[in-house]
Amino acid sequence: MNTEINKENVLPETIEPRDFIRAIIDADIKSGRYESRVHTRFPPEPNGYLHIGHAKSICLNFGIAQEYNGLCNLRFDDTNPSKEDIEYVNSIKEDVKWLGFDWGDREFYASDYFDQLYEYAVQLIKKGKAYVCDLSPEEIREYRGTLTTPGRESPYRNRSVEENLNLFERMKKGEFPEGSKTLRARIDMSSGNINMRDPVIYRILYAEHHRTGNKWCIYPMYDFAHCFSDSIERITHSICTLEFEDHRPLYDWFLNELNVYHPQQIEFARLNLSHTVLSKRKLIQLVSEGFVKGWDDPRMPTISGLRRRGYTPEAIRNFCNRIGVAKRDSTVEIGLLEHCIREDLNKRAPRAMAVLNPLKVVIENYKEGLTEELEAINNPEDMSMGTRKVPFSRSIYIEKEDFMENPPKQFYRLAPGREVRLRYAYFIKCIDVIKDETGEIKELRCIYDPSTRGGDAPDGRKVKATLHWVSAEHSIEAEVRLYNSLFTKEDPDDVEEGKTFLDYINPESLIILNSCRVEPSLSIVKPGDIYQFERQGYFCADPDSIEGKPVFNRTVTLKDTWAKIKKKL
RNA sequence: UGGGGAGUCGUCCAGCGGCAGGACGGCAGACUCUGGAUCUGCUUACAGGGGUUCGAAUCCUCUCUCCCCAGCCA
Repeated sequence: MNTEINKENVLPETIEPRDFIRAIIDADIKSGRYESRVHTRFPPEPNGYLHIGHAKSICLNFGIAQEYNGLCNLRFDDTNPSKEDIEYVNSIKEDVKWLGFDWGDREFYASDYFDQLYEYAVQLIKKGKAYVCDLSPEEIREYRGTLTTPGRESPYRNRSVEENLNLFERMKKGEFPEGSKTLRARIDMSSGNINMRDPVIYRILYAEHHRTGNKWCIYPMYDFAHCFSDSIERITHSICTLEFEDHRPLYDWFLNELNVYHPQQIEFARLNLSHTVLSKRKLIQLVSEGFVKGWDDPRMPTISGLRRRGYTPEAIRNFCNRIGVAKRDSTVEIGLLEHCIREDLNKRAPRAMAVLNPLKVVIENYKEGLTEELEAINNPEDMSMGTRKVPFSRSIYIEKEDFMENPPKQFYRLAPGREVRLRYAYFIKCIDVIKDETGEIKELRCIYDPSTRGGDAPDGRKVKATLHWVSAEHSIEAEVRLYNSLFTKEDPDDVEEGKTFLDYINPESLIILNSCRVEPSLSIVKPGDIYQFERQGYFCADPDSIEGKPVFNRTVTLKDTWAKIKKKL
């Protein structure tokens, strides 16, 4: 018994996805570096909502901490008050929690360290490794040089330590206007790495900070704040994305100069997803310019959008595990995300019948006024979810798509003279098609076989199709929102001359269906409730639902073989 | 034409001197009261050239291609 428990504890660790970061950590643990501790951090800037790309980083950082019995801090990188807001810190906390991760009492803010950071800057000045520079932003740019030509040294580079100390203190006191002075690291203006050409480490900003209020008018830059925040928190492995690779020499430089605890920065490739955009700038634009209805619009790749769409934390975590971690730029097909949510929901979503585009069917030989309660299975994948009763009567609705007057050979749903099964009900055969003046099909007349009650024919007769349906009088009306990909292009950033990603927004990314009919068991739903509408897909009750008129978001369709065939016809 | 990275099936990830593997997709079939699910089979890849080696995706070398960096953003 003991060995079995042991196995269970050990097994998940050995089957966890391996990657180059975990390989580095394994080696560090083995060599005893960082006392064999593992302590990571997830460091979002609170200037936007988290998206699926952040989920990759969250799963990586929190996942590694869990696997190695270490810790992961949630740290807000809030060094730029002009862009950041409390609204974002709240949404970020909610999203990380919802994804299933716990940072315990380790909720930190770079702004918690402003005093310490200031002290570090003073020490750097005292070492002659930082100076106050009076160059304007434009001048700094000119002096920086270009990618291929070295920069020039600032005329203020050789100020005395005393003068620098004095000036820096006066910057802090608010004696100088915004933009008039900066504190710069004194490194190497001819470095091939532009980050090392005397980078700005403090700038003057008269902005109210969401946590420190008006205490400060100078704020540290990312490169300066981040490495020391990691150091203060005794992070072991500081995992970030590839674009920070050439900031690593600077990360190391600061920590070495001040000879403080030194975490290792490791970079991995950020997630790209086909048919969507993940840059914060573009996401903000979609929201602020009204291309979507908000950060949690179900078409958004944000965590809150995915949540409203009906995605589960389990599916997202599973997706993040499957895509792996590496250093090469890559774009994951959205199909993999869809696969993950189907896989999860197939096991847990109760089934229901919903007719999205109703076509009335009258069963002529069924007794008028009669209602039968037929038993339906809630989830064939999980019989413990039980059964429910679905009312059946003489008038029902079926899906318009499930009938064709002149069907091609591959179509085996309802057609004139053809018999099909109504799920959990009866076999019916179409005997007449009623049209209006324009030739549009208004109603079908059918007859049923009473001996097939429940869906099986005693004579062993087979039908090729089973249709979902609802009783006309018992069903209730619902609104259904069908979502398709937000962009028509696999890579929305691959734009033609003169166009932007906004020109590739899918006009059919949202299709609202207002007169859907759903089975009566769906009259009371809570936002977030998930269902599989049989033969159609997974749907999730939206917060816009009102009593008697539920609203459902389509999370994802079921795999649809017929749709594939139809395309080829 | 400076610096930093990266090139393996259509896509993503393994493989670290010994038969190139998994997942998603695609195709074909089995099964099915969801054209769902499930199951089976198949398909396709080491950027290129030289070398080292009995043996190279892996080591060396040259070349090519792609990505990132010139915010007082992160």
